[in-house]
Formats: sequence, structure tokens, C-alpha cells
Amino acid sequence: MRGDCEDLVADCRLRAATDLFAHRWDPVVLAALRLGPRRRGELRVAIGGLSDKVLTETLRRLRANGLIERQAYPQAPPRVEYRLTALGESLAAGPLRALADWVTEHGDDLLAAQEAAERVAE
Amino acid sequence: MRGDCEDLVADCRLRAATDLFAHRWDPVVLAALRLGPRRRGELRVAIGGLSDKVLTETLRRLRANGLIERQAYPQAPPRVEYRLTALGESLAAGPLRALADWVTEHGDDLLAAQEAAERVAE
DNA sequence: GCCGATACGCACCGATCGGTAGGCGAGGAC
DNA sequence: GTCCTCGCCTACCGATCGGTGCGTATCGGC
Repeated sequence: MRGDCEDLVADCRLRAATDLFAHRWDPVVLAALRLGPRRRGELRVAIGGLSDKVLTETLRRLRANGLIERQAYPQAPPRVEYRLTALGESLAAGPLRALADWVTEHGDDLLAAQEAAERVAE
Repeated sequence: MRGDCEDLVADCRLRAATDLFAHRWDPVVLAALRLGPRRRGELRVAIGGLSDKVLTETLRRLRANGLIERQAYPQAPPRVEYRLTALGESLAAGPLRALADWVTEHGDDLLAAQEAAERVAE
């Protein structure tokens, strides 16, 4: 999976970046963590719609990519907080933000174009 | 699939945007088309690594999202060109560009973080 | 009349992804 | 002692995705 870059063309770096958004909830969790460290349970209810298992996988991936870090407090009911790393923060503040801004500005155009295309496709 | 937004939380617009990058080759084709209109065959060799069928699907999706448009010339061997729409151009110039820039700047950090995490995970 | 180039379409396959359902371990509350 | 919470794990399942391989329509060249 890493060896792709050798036999592919120029865009493999782009691919490496877009892969960070490839899983449905990764960007959402990233965005949620921009507001500050959050506990696992908080993320679940704050985001809503993602299953318990998927949240685990998502957090694991984000950690594996060095975008977030995990901090466990030795408490009675276990308490675990997740926060953005510097790398994750830079991704969230840059490209992720740009995406959010773009949708804010062009979201209506996007929806209109999608519906127009649907109509054409009969 | 459109109804998600009602029962999900705030981030559904973000999701709508990240979905545009959800398929592996969509962003790459988008980036390739930034350089100007391209024929189907040109895209295939320029990108390299994506199958014929997947290119078809990718182009279809991008069209369905109103990001590119197709122009067919009635010629001997069929000639079809794909180009960015205004919407596609804005996406490519904004968020996609931001992603590419981010990778250029933080790609090494990303790789280092991934490898560090791999080592920890034994 | 046959071949080749181009832009598709279709059938099939294995891998992956998101989701459901249920279990586990550790400690506090009662 | 029993229940509860919280974080996490383990099947299992259906849908989707990317990929391979092969077929097809059209036209020009030879």
C-alpha cells in the first residue's frame, strides 16, 4: 500500500492526503475535536449517527495517522480524552476548513447541480 | 441518502463535501483536469493505475455532481473531452488545492507519524 | 472486407466498510 | 453482592468499491 507511489504518477501525494478523508466519519470526528478535547462518549452523542464500533475504528485510524492522541485518566468509570495533535490541528485548520468553507459557499450550487444531473439521467 | 441531514447533527454539510472525495480517483481526476480539458484516454495514461471501468464510473460521478462536463465531437474514432465546470474549478482551486498544499508541507510529518504509530502498535 | 482506435457496457470477484448485536473488565454506588 | 457506567472488543452481515476481462458500436485506413 505504500509502494503505490513508485509506479503511480505524480498524484500519489494527493492520494495520500485524500485517503485521510476516505472514511466516512474521520473528517467529522476531526472537526468535532477542533472545539477541544472530547471524551469518547461525548463524541458519540455530539456527532450522532455513527455506531460504537465505527467510532472506535475511526479513533484508531486517526491515531494511526498521527492526527489525534489519546489520554486515559485512571478513574472509576474509565475516562478517556481525545485531542488533536499539531498535525491534526494543521489538517483541520487548513484543508478541512477549506472544505467546510467551500460547502458553505457552494453547497447550494452543488445540490442544484446534483438535482439537475439526476433529472437529465431520467 | 439525502434525508440524512435531518436526523444527523451539524456536520452533515461537511459530510456532503467530503463525500466528493470519498472515491479513490475522483480527486485525482479533478486535479488532472485542472490543467485543462482532457480526453478520456489521456486521463487514463496521465493518471495511470486506474482501470478503464473505474475511470468511467469516476467521470460519471463527477458529472452527476456537476463538477465536470462532457463534450463529444462527432468524429471518426470517437473523441470525447472532459472539462471542469465552474463549480468543479472552485472545488479544485479551493479545498483540493489546500489538500495538495497541506501534503506538500506536512507529508513528511504524516509519514513519520504513521510509522511511529506502526512501531508502537508492535 | 478486415483491422484498429476510441469510448464505452456488462458480468463477475474479492476486499473493505459501515452497521447491528452482544460480551467483557474494572471499579463506584447502593 | 449486584447493578451501573464507560471504554472497548468480537462475531456476523449486507452493501459498496475497485479491479479484471471481455464484448460492442462507429468510423477511417488499408
